Amino acid sequence: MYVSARSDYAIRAMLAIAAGTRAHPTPGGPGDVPTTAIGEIAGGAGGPVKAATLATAQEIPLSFLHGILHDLRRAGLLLSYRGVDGGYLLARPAAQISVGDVLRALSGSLTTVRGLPTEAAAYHGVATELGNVWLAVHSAIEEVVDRTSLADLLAPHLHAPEPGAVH
Amino acid sequence: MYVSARSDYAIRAMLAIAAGTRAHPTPGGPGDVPTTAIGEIAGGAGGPVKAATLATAQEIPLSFLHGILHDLRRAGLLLSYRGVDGGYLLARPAAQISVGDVLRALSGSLTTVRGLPTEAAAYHGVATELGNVWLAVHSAIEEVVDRTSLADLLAPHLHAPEPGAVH
DNA sequence: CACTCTTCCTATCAAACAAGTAGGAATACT
DNA sequence: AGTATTCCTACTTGTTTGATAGGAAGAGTG
Repeated sequence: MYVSARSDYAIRAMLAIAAGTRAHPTPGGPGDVPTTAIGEIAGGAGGPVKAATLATAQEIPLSFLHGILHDLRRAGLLLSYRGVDGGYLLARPAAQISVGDVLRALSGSLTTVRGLPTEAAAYHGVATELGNVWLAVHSAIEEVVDRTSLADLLAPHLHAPEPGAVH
Repeated sequence: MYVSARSDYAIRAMLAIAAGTRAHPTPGGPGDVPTTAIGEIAGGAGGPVKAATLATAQEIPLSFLHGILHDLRRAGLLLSYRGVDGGYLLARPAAQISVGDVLRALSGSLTTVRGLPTEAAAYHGVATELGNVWLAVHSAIEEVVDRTSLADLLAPHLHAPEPGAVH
């Protein structure tokens, strides 16, 4: 089982964006950051986060990050804005985006076997039951990544995750 | 999450070897030798299974299978014999070899993130808790593949697996 | 022992994909 | 107009996957 660099980078980038937008929680508070109409449209309190900021903060190759952010935007998880104060913003609140959502946004399917989704693999002969093993693995992974949201990872001490997930 | 072709082929090859050692065709059947089916009927004691037989039975590229069998032999899961009646044999009974054993024999670690084992990945900043997610995924996968043996997959109807494993 | 046959083993090479790089568009704000 | 940013496209590198060829080791036979 192999988690690609793309997937790892994608989640770290989403976490950094979520933390950046959360860094200014009070809409009318001490905000020297230029609050534009863009930020209000997105429903968040902070401003957009630039790709270069994400790259340096999480040590992700900038050029490689571009392609990842493109996929996340096309999947509807991110909003992008160009211009001098542009950047990326979460399309939904961090509590409503799970780790599984991010993983599925990249490769389409959460788990793949030889490039195909686990439910599409066809086995015959003595390996007939092997497909069920991959399906069981798929369900086990899904159980973990779908109940963990980006907000959970940013504030893990406030509410402990369910028993068995992260010990 | 991605299962490589190497891992998939390895388990299918191990299953074919396990089935072949259990069901060797009776030597008294001239002209009636099926070329496709292998180990379909349980019965007498079998002998080593040839690499070419595995390749055709499970549609695995023969040359690629060579490298996989080499790794399995070096990991101590297979015994190899040369000569006219040579082939491969399980080093232990099929009930004592789990799917996880086969997976670990190939890549060393069961789950990897960006090529590194999940426990070796270091995160900082807002992604600090991400490492625990990968560890939880690792445990969930381990739970499934370590309790499923090759014998379970060959005779799944005789004894149902634990609830939640393979359904 | 010499010979031969079958099979495992190894080394080399080509195609496909992921990872990372580079340069130029198009867009939005000042 | 000018600048800063996202966005798009092509390129290089390394790994995985797959194909081909040629030995090296065991088992039987004359």
